[in-house]
Amino acid sequence: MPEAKTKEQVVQEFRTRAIEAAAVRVIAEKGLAGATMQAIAEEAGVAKGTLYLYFENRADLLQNAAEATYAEIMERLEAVLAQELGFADKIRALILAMLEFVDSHRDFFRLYVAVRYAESDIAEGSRLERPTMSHYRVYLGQLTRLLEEAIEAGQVSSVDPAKLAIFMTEGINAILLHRLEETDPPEAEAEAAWIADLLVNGMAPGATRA
Amino acid sequence: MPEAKTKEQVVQEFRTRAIEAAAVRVIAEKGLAGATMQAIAEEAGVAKGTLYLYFENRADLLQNAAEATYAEIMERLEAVLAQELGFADKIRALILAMLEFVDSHRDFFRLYVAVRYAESDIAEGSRLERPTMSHYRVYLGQLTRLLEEAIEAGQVSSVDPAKLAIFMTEGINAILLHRLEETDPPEAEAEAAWIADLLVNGMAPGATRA
DNA sequence: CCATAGACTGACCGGGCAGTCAGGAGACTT
DNA sequence: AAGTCTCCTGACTGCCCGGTCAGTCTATGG
Repeated sequence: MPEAKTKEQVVQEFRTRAIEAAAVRVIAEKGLAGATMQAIAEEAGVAKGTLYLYFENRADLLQNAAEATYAEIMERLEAVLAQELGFADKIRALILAMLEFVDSHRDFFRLYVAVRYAESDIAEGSRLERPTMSHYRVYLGQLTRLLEEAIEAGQVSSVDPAKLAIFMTEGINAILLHRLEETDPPEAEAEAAWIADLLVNGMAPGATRA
Repeated sequence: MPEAKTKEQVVQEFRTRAIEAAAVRVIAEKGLAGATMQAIAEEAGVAKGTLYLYFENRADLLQNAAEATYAEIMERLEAVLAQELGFADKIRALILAMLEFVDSHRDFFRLYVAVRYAESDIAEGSRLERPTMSHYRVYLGQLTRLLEEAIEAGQVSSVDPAKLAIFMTEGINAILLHRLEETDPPEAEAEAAWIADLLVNGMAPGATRA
């Protein structure tokens, strides 16, 4: 018979997730620096010492919490990438997915930002190497592949697809951040549309291609 | 006669700059978190207490150091914006200026990054409001105006120029960061060319317009 | 050559935080 | 009911760092 999870494992799992969730909430509210072990423990309704039963240390906790958040966005993007869609539509769908995620997880998103741009606060990664980059890397890799295929198919002019992927992703990211601060941002669809159009057809006005 | 600078003022000025420069070097090497007052003092070859003769506190010191660095890039970009150039050429020139700055100030650039994305470590700015943003804001404003004019002149299809400016700037920024990690990055001109082309004409291959 | 100013020093202080650990409070076994 | 095992607690420790200030050093000018 397949390994059944023992009750202990289930509880363990549950507590772990609860603490991670608490950490995410605290970061969303107070920022990374404000997310002390004490604060996280209080938010989770346990004693500080308890955190150390579930995580090695602060870095480990934050690392895992971030990973969990990050994974959520990335899974969504990967799902979009897997859809059967034309190139331009896929680009638009990707952007839309990001926008919708941000809209529905505004607070949540602060963690994403905090962690992405965090100093070696979390894990003394070597120069600019962030822990949560793994998901990002995977996503970038897949986007790169999409672009590569499009280049081969003659739908995209030949430039380094990896750089193109970075450019796209970060430009969009900036818009997401901007959107977080807008009092009433435009419809996600409309926003996705102009960004996608910009990327595919450029700024120059012209007969919109298929 | 015009106010002549007293010897004291000159010395004061000199020391202040020297300390700021030391701070920049320390940040470049150890990151923002590693830039303790002790470390900066050692780098500057003075005692920790001396720092407080020239700056209010750590935040003030870092703030000023960052401002100095930041101003340098921004002045350069503003100079390019002021040049008499066609729209597309101006875009390319802007990108080129950024690339060249990064290439010639690699270490320096880490400060720029560290400060831009720093938590409220420097100055408890309200949510996402960074101190050094002032220069950035000015630049963005000017770029926005350039885009607005281009839209009016029919050279750019009508989208929110402010958002377009953000998208451009941050996308380019990402490429700059990526470039910092490349072992041997392509020629700045070539890189500027593809980015500009992407922005103006989009990814889709087509008859390159004027 | 002394006196005074003020630039500079660095030992020290206080606060804050990550991480520890001795002990308490239940739950399960015998 | 007693033993013991597991989970949890929070007071405590040690460390680090920003900021201070009494004291030293240097230079100027009388």
